[in-house]
Amino acid sequence: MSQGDVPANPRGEGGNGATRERNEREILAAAERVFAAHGYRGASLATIAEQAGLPKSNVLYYMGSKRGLYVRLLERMMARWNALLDDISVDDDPAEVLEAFIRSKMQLSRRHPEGSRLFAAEILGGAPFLQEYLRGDLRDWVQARAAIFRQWAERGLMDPVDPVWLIFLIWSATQHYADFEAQVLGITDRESLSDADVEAITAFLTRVILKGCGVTSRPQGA
Amino acid sequence: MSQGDVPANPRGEGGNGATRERNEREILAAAERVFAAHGYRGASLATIAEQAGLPKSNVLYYMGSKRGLYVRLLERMMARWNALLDDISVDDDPAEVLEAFIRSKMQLSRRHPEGSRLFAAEILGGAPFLQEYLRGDLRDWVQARAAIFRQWAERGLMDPVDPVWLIFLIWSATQHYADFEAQVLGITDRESLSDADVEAITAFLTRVILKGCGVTSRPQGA
DNA sequence: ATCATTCCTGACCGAATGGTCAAGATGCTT
DNA sequence: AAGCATCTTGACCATTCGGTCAGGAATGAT
Repeated sequence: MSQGDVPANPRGEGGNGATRERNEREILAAAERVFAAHGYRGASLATIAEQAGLPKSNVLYYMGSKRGLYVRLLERMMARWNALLDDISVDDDPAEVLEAFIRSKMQLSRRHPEGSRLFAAEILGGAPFLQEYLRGDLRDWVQARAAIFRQWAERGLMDPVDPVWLIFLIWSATQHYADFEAQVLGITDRESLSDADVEAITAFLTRVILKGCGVTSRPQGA
Repeated sequence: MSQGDVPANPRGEGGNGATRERNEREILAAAERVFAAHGYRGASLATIAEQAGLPKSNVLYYMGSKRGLYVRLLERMMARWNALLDDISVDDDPAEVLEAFIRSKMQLSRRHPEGSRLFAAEILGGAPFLQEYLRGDLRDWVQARAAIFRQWAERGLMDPVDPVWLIFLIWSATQHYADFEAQVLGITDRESLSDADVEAITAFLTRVILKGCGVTSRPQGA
């Protein structure tokens, strides 16, 4: 009865529906593309439906509303993000952790460029739907890792740089290649980024950032 | 007679109009905000007009069309960008140049956050209006500076890192604080970024990036 | 065969969209 | 005071927007 509900699907999840599953997948994929390209207000259900190969009514049948569809995409992307670098401890090797962070973030952006751009567009617009997440879960995520970085600095394993700014630096640098792909391709005169390109960029970022905050590239002792 | 023209203003520029100048300034400022927040398609002339304190018809009288207004904003932002770091040579000091680059880019993003976000939103959406600029002027700009970085590396003044990736790294890191302000503020629990914050971030980025690509912080000899 | 549930969709709605236009207000120049 | 260019704006238009709804098609269990 509240406004955000999906009208049908009373059984909660899945149902029997191979049909439902397939259509929802198709709709979510199309919606991710369109929202990423035009932002929330700029995206139209008609376009999404067209790209999903379904009539507009069918999209609304499955997703309930434009708003509902959008938050569902955001939640999917948040889940992907939260799975990142979930278990690090003070006793891990800074070089390994930072490299893994850069690499997995890079791959996340590459594997889900539309989701990445969708996220970026949402934040660009002031994060109207994500305020709660930013000030809650994500802040905790960042602060927890920042605390570990800080301890590393105390132990002399890296320079005493502000860990939060460091996380933002890594975030922005990796995000850039997904979000601003058009710019990267335009300036470097490429049609697309190859696996080799991505590997080269990852290596570059790892090298510069690790060296930049004084992390010794590999620990030789135990 | 072609469709993008501003119908009035036959005298080309400025005219006598203090009125015109004031109104155009008001409209451009409002439009920059609204386009930045919602993207091209998500922005509405009604909202822009309201924020400019003018009736919608008046906005169209001055700007001709939504499209025309938008490209005018983009051009203004490109001009600001082009004025950046316009004269560097191989004989300059890498540390000074890189620091100046980071600092002025940071200030540009801070001074014109809406313009910065507008640019970001345009590129995020695939840069439909900016393809030409990216593959032309901006590419030349980047390649010219990349050539200088490369020569510095040959002279042993910095590590032989890919200069184009380096420029993107600086671009993305500095851009981040304007474009993703909502994220930065949410995670760090701030209301806004103070001048001191910006100074701290600039110092952090300068330090990490310079050290990261092996630029000695200051040349002590001549 | 019956029946309930799920799936599907064209027709339709009020609101908002970008843009046009005609008619008048304002102000500068002579 | 006449004349002209600039400015201002409400009324209006075709199109598109997100969303509703009624009714029919599939589907599966009994």
